[in-house]
Amino acid sequence: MIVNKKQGKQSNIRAKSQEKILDAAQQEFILQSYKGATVQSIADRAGLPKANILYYFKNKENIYHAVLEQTLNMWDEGIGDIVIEDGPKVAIEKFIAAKVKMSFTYPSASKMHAIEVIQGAPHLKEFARTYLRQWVRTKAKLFQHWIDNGEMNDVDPVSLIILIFSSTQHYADFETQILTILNRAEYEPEDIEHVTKFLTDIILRGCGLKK
Amino acid sequence: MIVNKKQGKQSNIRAKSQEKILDAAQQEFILQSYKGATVQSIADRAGLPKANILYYFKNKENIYHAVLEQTLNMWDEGIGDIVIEDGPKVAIEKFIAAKVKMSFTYPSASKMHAIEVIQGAPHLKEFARTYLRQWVRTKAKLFQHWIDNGEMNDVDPVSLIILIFSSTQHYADFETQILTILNRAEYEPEDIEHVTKFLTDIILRGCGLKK
DNA sequence: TAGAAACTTGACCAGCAGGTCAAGAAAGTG
DNA sequence: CACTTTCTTGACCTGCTGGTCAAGTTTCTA
Repeated sequence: MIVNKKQGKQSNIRAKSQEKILDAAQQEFILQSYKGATVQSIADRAGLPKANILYYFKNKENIYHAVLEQTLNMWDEGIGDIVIEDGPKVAIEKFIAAKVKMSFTYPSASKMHAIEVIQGAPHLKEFARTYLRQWVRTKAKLFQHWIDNGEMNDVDPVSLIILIFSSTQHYADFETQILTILNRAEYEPEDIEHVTKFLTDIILRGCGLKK
Repeated sequence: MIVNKKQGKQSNIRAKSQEKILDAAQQEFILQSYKGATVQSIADRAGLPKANILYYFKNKENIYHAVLEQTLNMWDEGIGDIVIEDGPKVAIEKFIAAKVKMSFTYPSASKMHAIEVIQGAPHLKEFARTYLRQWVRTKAKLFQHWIDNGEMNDVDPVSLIILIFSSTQHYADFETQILTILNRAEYEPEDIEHVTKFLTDIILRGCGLKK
């Protein structure tokens, strides 16, 4: 874990500094990528001297790992959960709503993840191979169950999950491009609602869950 | 343009070398990002000495621009075109098919573009502001026309276009992750068909274009 | 076939990035 | 209030990177 276990309640100096560093590092890693983000640039953004950064994290690689871990935890917490009792309609609604909300609320987490994956996921292979693959399979089985039960159209469950991933994350990862196309400066709260409604509508109907 | 206009039919040495360099550079820029891709690594991948790379392209920035331009041209050629005579059903089918095919055939082009956009699109702002925005608006108007004509459901045309972009590109950009989830080594030709069919089915039905 | 143009390449250089270090300042503790 | 631990930081070092150069080789062309 990131937080030093040796700390009790005392000395939040460490925690405070680490948080500042990780926030700054995340931005730099997104904007400049791993090699382009220098320890100095992270230091400048965090408002600390370079040597101080290296005091808290032995080296740049460690900073990167910490940022990535933080990102994955956020993904894990934000994804929500769907259970068999939900039924396909509620499950899809919950799933889309959770992912859209996360994309608009923490776009940086999604961007970090995206850059990693596009570049071949050198640090995420293990996460994908174990955790994510299992997650997708478990949820796919749920959908398959509902399909077998005649509760929704016979669509490929894995493709459906991928569709929900892609269409929701896109608003985080491609934020810049979408805003440019729309000729807007930044997202507004209503956008979350609008996108959620649009995607839910299309996908539910696409699955035969809406007349 | 990339190709030196001064060349007639003679001397394809230049063309051959430039192509090798651009291919190598594209891979390096994807795998290592701009700063991480060194002229030496591009040279090694291209099988040429470093000084030779700098002979054909004055500096690293120029290589990057050339790769990006090539990428955008590919996007432009591969996107296909839809016209009012198509009607909504054929238009969506053509659009999805073209983008899926491109994603599976030239994933590198999509990845280059994605990295650029995620990092704030420093080199693509102009392209998006003029060309892409116009493209989306023109196509959105087509869909709006069909909606007003009662030929399809009343969905937001811009969101629809974004949905098609995101769900198709995802197979190129997140190739690594999808293959890992599926526990496969690489895509196979049938995948193009399968994904095209799946997305077309869901989205057509989502738009009320399929019983 | 001779001279010009295009190409090739090893050697070199200046600047910057990651990382170390040691000396000192602050904070915690008994 | 001693003294230990944690924190802070400027100075420094080494290796690598983008880019230059000039001497040579190959290809083109008249």
